[in-house]
Amino acid sequence: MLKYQEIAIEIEKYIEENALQQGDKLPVLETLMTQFAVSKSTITKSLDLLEKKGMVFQVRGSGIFVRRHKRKGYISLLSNQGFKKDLEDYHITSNIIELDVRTPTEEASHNLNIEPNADVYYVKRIRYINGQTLCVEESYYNKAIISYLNKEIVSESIFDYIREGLGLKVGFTDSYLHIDKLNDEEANYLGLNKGDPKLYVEGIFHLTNGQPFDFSKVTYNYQQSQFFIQSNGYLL
Amino acid sequence: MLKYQEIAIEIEKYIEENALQQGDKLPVLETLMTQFAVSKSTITKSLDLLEKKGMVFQVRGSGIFVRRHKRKGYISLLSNQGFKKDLEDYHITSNIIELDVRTPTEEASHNLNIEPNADVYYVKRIRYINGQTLCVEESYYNKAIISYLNKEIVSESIFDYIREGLGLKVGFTDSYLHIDKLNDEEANYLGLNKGDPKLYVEGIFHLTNGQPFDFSKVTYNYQQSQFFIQSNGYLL
DNA sequence: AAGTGGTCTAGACCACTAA
DNA sequence: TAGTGGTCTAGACCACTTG
Repeated sequence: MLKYQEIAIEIEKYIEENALQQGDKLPVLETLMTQFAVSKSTITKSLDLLEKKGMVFQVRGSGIFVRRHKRKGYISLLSNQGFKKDLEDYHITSNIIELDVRTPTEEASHNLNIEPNADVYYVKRIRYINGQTLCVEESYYNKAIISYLNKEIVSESIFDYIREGLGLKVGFTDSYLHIDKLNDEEANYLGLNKGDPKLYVEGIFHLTNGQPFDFSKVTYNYQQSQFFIQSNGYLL
Repeated sequence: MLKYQEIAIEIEKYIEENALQQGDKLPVLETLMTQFAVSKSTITKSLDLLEKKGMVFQVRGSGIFVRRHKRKGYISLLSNQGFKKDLEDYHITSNIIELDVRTPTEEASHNLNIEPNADVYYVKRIRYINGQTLCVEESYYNKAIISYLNKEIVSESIFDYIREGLGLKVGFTDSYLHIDKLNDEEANYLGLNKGDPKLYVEGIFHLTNGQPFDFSKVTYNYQQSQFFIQSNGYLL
């Protein structure tokens, strides 16, 4: 583990353990430098990391302050932000509708950047959060990268398997969202009515080396769709 | 302008002018260092900035590569990401319903962190994108910070005025999103039907020093709600 | 004016990738 | 094993905030 990551975790712990609130001041850089016995750049890098995660904000000439949002029940839209604990409060299960190897649709081959006759794992599943329908998900995994999947893996977290089982490093994601009305089939899967709102998300997931390995199309139950975003700019 | 920002802009230009595509390789660090005549840390900082903006990804041991999404017509959900040009393609206008000074609702005073009897500017407006309804927006501005607003300012970009007219520095934002059905009033404002989908966003906007200055409640027309997010983790 | 965070450098050394 | 990006240091100097 790198120094600046360890220090970031330490500071995160410090904030949690002392139940610091939005606006509370952290020790000054000088103090942190001597306390952790590292150079200024390293502390700065730790703090930049925490700032990126939305946990602190730094004010030049003034200090380093805690940033915490107050509302419960909202899921961070960017998983690299906020406390991981947020997600541990939820119990997610899956019901697998389909799982097989096939050739991709034109759309999928385009987004995965593979030949139309290449092999992909196709997974269709309904996901539940605390027993309620969360979403219907259709995914295409590039079989050249994700060499093996089975029902057991697909019932659990596929991404945990990709990281730990296959030893691959997940990098960045491009997601496209829009809001629309449910069609018959989707309403049926989610236990809602045709014409009800839906959040539809297409995601292209890449390894750290830039290779796309997963193209997913997900329709969310609007009743479960409470998200929050901490940004350093502003929406729209 | 800081060196690392200038260099980031130069590299951005370079990508645009050469029409580089996803996966194209940039010059190696060594080259960039000598080309811009700066130290390694400075180049690294520029590249980190571009990575945060979703324009490049760096692979240790391999190189620095361009990251670009392909789809048009999607608005970046995080304004600090992507090309600014994306937003210039849209023409946004406003129709002001209400504008006055009043005391905040309990909700607004809580989110703005001010006394219930403090003054706020209340603004309610409908916003149009290329002539179609985009959203209905209700905003509360802390008058102690945003000392003056008028119809003219409110018809244009309020944030441009805050930055340029008032000389304030906008910092971070906490946004809470959910999806629901339009009620009668909202449907009326947006020219849609009751029960149609809506994207509802509450935003708390802070200055760089952490002071909240704006609490906004915005209901978006679902037909205009096409967003994309570039993240370095993954959604849900 | 004193305190505090931010930028930038030059260079040593480390970790990963690809041929 | 050569090439390439990432971490870390020590210290100089700069920019902003606060009393």
